[in-house]
Amino acid sequence: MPEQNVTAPPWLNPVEMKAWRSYIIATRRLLEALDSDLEAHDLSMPDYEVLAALSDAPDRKMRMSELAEIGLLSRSRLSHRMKVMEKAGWVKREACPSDKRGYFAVMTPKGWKAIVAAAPDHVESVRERFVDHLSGEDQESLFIIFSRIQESFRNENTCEK
Amino acid sequence: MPEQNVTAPPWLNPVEMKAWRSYIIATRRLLEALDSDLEAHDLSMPDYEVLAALSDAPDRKMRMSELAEIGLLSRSRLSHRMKVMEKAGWVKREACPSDKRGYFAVMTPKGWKAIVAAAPDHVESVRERFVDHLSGEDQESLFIIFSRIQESFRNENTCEK
DNA sequence: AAAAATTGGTTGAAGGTTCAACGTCTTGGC
DNA sequence: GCCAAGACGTTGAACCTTCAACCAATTTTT
Repeated sequence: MPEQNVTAPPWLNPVEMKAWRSYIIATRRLLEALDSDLEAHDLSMPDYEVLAALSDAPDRKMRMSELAEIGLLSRSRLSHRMKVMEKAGWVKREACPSDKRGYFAVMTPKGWKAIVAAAPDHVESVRERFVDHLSGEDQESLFIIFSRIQESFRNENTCEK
Repeated sequence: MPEQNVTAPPWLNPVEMKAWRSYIIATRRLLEALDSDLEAHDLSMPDYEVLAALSDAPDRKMRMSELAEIGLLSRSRLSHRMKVMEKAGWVKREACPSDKRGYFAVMTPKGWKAIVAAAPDHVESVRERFVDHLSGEDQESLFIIFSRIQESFRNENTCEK
């Protein structure tokens, strides 16, 4: 790597570097693993999250835009994904009567079955691969740390750096 | 979400859930942000990592397979990516004399320039969006936690669950 | 009340990733 | 030595994501 110059922001020191590297590497592995655990149920992570969100929603339906937002998906991506999920029979679209531009994503009984089947395994994966490696204290501190980081993104939208 | 049944692994309790949710949400945002910060230098995260790995290697060259491994990329993905990066002039391939199946990925001067230009900004991003939100103690504990998690993946290969 | 700007959502094309199949070379067993 | 098995790396097809353009409906402006 190029050497640091004095005016530029300093390189990470060894402690910072170790924290950062272990975090991203473990995270990549973790995400990969969760995805591949879900494959047994023919679901991808985004699909799972969409179904999970719908299953928590009143009437198991939700406006597309809201769904996109809580699933951290772009509108376009959700739209494409929905086409596939609709073909798989897990969801369908329903026009919104009060706003004629809008649509609801509605979970079908088949979608409900799919998530009921997948959820315990998925939770088990999360537990086995993440939660089980954390003490109670670890859980508390991770929550605090990552909430702080999340918060920093919220601020970004309002006061552009 | 479906209710828990008694024999299945239990749902996450509220503390576990908070830790998990804050972690993945913040992580997704973070990765997105880092990627978009790199766009100013016309690099994607995988491209950056490939260049960073090469810049640390002796002679700034490395066997394809080794590069794939430390970059956590599949061989195929690296291969496709290299084609693009080669076209961009950052790297080139060089046959390995001792193993005629093999190739070296070699960083070009142009590639070196690209990473020298990008690295300080990238480090700055990492700092601003991650490291700066961590106390020294936080750094230590994250390192410990995520090393443990990483370790759990290493074991997986040897003793299949 | 018309025009302009915004919002909800979809689309197609371009680019990225995965997966399985392949060719080439190396290695280990016999 | 020879043959089978494995390792290195590439390829093409299928799929997924991103990006910009778009239509239609709504809200804001004037």
